[in-house]
Amino acid sequence: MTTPLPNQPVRGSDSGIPIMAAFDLLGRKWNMRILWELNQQALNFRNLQQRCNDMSPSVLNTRLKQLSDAKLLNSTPDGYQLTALGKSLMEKLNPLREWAMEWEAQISS
Amino acid sequence: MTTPLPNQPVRGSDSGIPIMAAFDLLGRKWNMRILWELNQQALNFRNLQQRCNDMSPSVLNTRLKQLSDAKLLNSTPDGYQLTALGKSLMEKLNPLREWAMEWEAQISS
DNA sequence: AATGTTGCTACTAAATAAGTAGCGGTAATA
DNA sequence: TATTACCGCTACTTATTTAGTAGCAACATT
Repeated sequence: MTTPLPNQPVRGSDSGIPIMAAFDLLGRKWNMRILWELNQQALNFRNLQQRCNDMSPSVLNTRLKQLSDAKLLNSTPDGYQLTALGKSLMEKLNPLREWAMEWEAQISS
Repeated sequence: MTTPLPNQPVRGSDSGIPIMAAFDLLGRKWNMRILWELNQQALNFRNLQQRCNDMSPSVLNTRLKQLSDAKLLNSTPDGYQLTALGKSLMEKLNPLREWAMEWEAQISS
């Protein structure tokens, strides 16, 4: 699997539009969850795995590589942690979190 | 496949956190693209398929069902179109689009 | 020297997506 | 009427992605 990056054609689109690449990357199973967990605190491989419902190490490993390629996280002596870019992404997602709650309200009614 | 909805466990997470469900749904291949295209204009099945790089009808069909279940779009005599909820989602994604452009700049440098 | 923890690889199995053919319906056209 | 064309799809096979399990090699601790 190639890592979805914003300057190249993307799964589900050859438009190369950056947000499409973002959604391709973020939508890949576990990627959001990993960023979410690392936004709380740096974690080493096995702790991160535990927090992510004991996801399989093979998948975790490929995800970590993709997210590193995308410069959203990196590996440090303290464990994996978000880059500035990764942190800024998590901030931008706040409006989406609000939307999701509204969505929940409408779905369950 | 079950449709990811915000009030139930989610692919990649059993937290039930709405935003996780949102990302699970939106991240599924083609879903973002479909919403994107329908945000521009209502389209019938075959036109939508064409716009989405001639994606396979089987996948398109399952996507349309999921997105309908999620109340983000519905089928009308004029073709498929976004619900108010779907439109509001697209608006909330604007900050993310900006982020993605910044991301692109950093990746390609 | 034995035991435990680390990050990870190698492998198989299951789930999801892609791709292709074409059906049964409606509608306009000859 | 019969032909042609478009419509939303379904049925099917193949390819790609994700899940799951076992365990290795490196380092630390006891």
